[in-house]
Amino acid sequence: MGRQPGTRVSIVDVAREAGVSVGTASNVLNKPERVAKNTRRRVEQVIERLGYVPSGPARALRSGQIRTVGAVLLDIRNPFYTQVTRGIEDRLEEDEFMLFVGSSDGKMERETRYLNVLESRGVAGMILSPAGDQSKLLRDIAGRGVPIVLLEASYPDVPASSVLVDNVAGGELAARHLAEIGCEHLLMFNGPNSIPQCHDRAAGALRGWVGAGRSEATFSQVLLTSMDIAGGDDTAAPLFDDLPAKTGLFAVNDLVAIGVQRALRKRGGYNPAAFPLVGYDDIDLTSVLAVPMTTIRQPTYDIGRRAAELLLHRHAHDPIERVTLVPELVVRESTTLNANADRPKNPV
Amino acid sequence: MGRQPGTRVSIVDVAREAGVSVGTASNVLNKPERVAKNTRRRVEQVIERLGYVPSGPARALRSGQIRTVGAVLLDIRNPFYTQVTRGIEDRLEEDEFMLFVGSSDGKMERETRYLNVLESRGVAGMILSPAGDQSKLLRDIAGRGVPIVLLEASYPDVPASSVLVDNVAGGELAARHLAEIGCEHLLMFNGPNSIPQCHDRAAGALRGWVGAGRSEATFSQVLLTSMDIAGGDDTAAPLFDDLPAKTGLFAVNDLVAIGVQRALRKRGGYNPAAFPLVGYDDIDLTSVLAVPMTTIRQPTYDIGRRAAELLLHRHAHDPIERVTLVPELVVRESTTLNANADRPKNPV
DNA sequence: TTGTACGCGTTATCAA
DNA sequence: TTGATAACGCGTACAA
Repeated sequence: MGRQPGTRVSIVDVAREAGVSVGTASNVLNKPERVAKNTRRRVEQVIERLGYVPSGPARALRSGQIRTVGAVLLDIRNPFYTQVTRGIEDRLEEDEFMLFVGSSDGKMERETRYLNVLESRGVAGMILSPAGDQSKLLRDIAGRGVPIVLLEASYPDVPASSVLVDNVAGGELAARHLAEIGCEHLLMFNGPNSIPQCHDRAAGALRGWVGAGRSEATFSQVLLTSMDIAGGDDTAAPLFDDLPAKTGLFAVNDLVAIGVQRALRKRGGYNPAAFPLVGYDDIDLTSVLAVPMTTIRQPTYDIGRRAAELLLHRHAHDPIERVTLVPELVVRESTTLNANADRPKNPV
Repeated sequence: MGRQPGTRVSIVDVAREAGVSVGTASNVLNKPERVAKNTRRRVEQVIERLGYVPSGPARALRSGQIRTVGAVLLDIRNPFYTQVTRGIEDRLEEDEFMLFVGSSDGKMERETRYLNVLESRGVAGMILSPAGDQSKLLRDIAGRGVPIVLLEASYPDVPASSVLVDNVAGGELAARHLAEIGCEHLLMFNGPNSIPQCHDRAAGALRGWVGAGRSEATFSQVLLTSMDIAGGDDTAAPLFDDLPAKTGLFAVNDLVAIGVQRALRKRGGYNPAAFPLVGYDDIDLTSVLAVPMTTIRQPTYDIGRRAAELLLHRHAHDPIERVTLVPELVVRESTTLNANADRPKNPV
């Protein structure tokens, strides 16, 4: 590991070989118009012949500018974040920035490590969907002049922009929908309260549930072992036998919801009418499931684009902006199949 | 964008504030045992107070070492690569390396850009699943001493290690299976031949097909518009009416296969017996589909880990290694439901 | 144990 | 138009 010593060719080598000064050689790359055509061609040929590649670190050191931003996301394997990432990447690319991505897996320790590494790398900005309350660390980092954009979070004492999707509203939509189709109990599969999305969606769900005339006592939550398919499956599996009739299920994200479906299925036959299920995110795959899933749609790709945009185009006078996007209920078969159909009409 | 000038505190500031020399301050961070306990504590406090963060670029420049590797993958949104990425990341983390990830989307131009940027960033190594023949560029890069690990590819004239999964064998497994369950025609949904995986899987499929006693004339391919769900759907949709009876379907990856399923479904009812379907990869989701999919399993996570391992632990005498992993046929309902069942028994 | 001074590869400034 | 030279922030001989 590590490159062979002495192998690397620097701008000094180029200059020497081309019989010009380093300054001129540098100008050929950065301000070509300032150097005579002949000289330029000569230098360019040498660059080609020697296979010279400018050193990013040296450039960064000298100019303080490194066209790179870092993103630390909750779970890079979740299609939701993959999609967000793509949005970020596409927007950054337009300005010729690169992206560092890290996945915190919901672990603050891991997240902290990433943030520190990113700062020391000298990234031009950071995008973060926090796994917990990072306000202290973020305040420090922001204080040192690093622009920060928060995804689905916002700390009053941290000078950072945010892209928010109203999670409370989303939770509310889900709960109301379940109430409207006749559920009398609501069970939410949720992640730790320290994750803002989890907290807010639950709060919204409770509000929506009560708002629809249900009692708080009929609302309950289970804590997931992990916020993915396996987590949904494992957590849900042992639960079904004890569930009261007319229980609606609400999963904090689609992956979990798919896991819950899987658990139901393994239990032998899955009748969506018996356990109406609402997911969250509207990832691509929800529509190809056997029972396409009702879910709360988020404008995934846009979240990423807006975040990158906020980072790239900060208004000098008011660098802190807040963008709030709106979630949307998408009704599919997991909450609409009627009770006496024990299987979907068109499976796949 | 970009940090405020003059704001950044350097090791000089720390030294001055602590009343020591820069050398000592530096030693506190890098060789703490060499500095007296008192001095060390004093310096550490100043570091804390000033919020000093060492400059990565400066370190990299000085030491030539940047604990970062870059990966350029075919499609970061494909769960297959997400899983590979995770394998890479986990292994790297054990040695405290970070990862740059880029998605080429199968476009050589995009890939080239990434490779160049990565090299100029001075990464300690690169992991690449090539979108096309990059041997020229790679030979140059490797020639400059950058260790390279190829995923699912290997160029005779490029000094790089490889992690391969035998795609020919995988294609063969798929075709033989389809032949064995009685298919008399084989239609493969494939990506461009320039992508090694596509080429090899098709070659293997043809070999398996012929090996199972079928004629070459009954084997055909369609070129996908894109290698994802949408691509499978769009490409497959207009095809079904003209397909001969007993046609087996083989998709170059699971995402495409899911798209094909979707197309079949939209066409009105999907009878797997009429169009047996085999995917490739065995991503997580294949098992939660309405009709769980027969597929060729690859040791995804391991591919990533092994690649990172190859990069980190290069044998001095023989830095080029080749690891070949073996794919495996996983039979599920998309090729086993018998012909008179017009729907799966346990939809979900 | 601590301090000094140099060099890593660039870019920017200023003279020539 | 080109050349010489001083930074950028850090690590590390080497000297003290």
